Amino acid sequence: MASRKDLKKQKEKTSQALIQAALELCAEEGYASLSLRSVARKAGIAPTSFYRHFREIDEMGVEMVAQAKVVLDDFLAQARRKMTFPAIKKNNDPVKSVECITRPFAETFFSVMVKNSQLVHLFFQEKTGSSEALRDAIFEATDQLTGMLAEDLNKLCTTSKNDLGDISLIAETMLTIVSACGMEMIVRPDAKPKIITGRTILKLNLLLIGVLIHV
Amino acid sequence: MASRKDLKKQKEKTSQALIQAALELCAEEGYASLSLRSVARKAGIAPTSFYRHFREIDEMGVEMVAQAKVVLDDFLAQARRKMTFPAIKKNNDPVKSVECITRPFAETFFSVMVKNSQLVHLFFQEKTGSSEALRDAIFEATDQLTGMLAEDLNKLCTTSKNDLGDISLIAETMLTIVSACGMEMIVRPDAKPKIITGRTILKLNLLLIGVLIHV
DNA sequence: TGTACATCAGTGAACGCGCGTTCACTGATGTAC
DNA sequence: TGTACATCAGTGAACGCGCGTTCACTGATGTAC
Repeated sequence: MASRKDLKKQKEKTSQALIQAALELCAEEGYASLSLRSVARKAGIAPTSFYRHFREIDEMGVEMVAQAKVVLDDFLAQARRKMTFPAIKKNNDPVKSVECITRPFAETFFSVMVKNSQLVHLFFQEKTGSSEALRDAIFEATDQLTGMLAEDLNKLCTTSKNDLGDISLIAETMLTIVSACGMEMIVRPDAKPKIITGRTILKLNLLLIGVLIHV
Repeated sequence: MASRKDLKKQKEKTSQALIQAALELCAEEGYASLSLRSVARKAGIAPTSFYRHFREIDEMGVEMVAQAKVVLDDFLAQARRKMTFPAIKKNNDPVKSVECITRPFAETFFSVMVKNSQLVHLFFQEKTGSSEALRDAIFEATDQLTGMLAEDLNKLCTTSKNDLGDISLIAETMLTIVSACGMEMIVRPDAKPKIITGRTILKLNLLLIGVLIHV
């Protein structure tokens, strides 16, 4: 019945089941507390079968980071489509101007974060965690993300003389702010998403207003 | 020879040895990987003696957070003495103005962080970590720290109409930026402290310039 | 068409190890009378 | 001064448990000839 191709698909399914199990265990006990046996148990396979998919826990962790990266790429792609930068007329309200960037940026981030909280939490938590393999993978991914965001921001203000170094700094800070607020939201059970989103936008506004006026 | 008082001191010394051992193990393997036995072993006492000091690992963790809080209080106290807010003359360079706040703030933070990297790393890493006891302790401490910083900032600009809500938002963001940069510095072996400090100051400048002009 | 061989996801038994926790103990100190 | 008792940091043996890893195996699929 099952062809060799079907078997490949079946294996991929099991691998994904392992990752899903690992994500759920991460949410309860944290990445560092994962054990090969607990992951296999939750995924419904024998402990020894784990080795058919990953050489060790960290190899699975790196794959989880890669999947988080896909989610975050998608976040930036969505945000890119929504962010605008209306020409500044002298007496415009600068807050309204920057909110054309900050609001879609923050709202898209939180929307993506709510749908993929386990992956995204892993990504930002283990950026400074204890596994060097994960840290390296995450820093590389983060560099790419800030680079892409910097490009997007740059395109939004083609009219003015832009210092790309400055824009990189802004991109980094925007991601720092939005991820810190997102992590707080995930981890605090009494957190109100709407309030946190609002505060995040205000923080991003503070950051960008200076930039806007300065240009 | 030893009086009852000496015995109390001796016990305190052993407790601190446990915490020191735990911090070193944290730096290698992370808080979640701490085991009662490994901590006791590194501190040079029998595993069972651990119970004479703490009921469980997390009770020790909460004490470690308390010690980190003392370090961070000291950071704010030092920064408070150095931050100034020169009156803005119309044609002043706004960057120079805000740097009277951001530079001492960032430099003091990094100086304190370098001297107490293990405690401070624990504090910010476990803010969104897997131990609820630690998260709760850290969020309470963070609230106090942002409150204190907001007061300091408020005193720096008594002359202008201040919205305390806004100032809280600024204080939160300043701590977010500086801690994210500090964590990166600790965790990346090739990180150059001077470069990171410089970039951190630039990020804080971006944040404050808008506020400054807006006021 | 048939036979022998290769591939490979998944299995179950077995191993040695470090873990948290319990227990009854030691030995030094201080207190009651 | 002497005797009996309380306190308490630290100990070592013992327990049951979950862990990562090894090994030889199964059974389905595909390939060679």
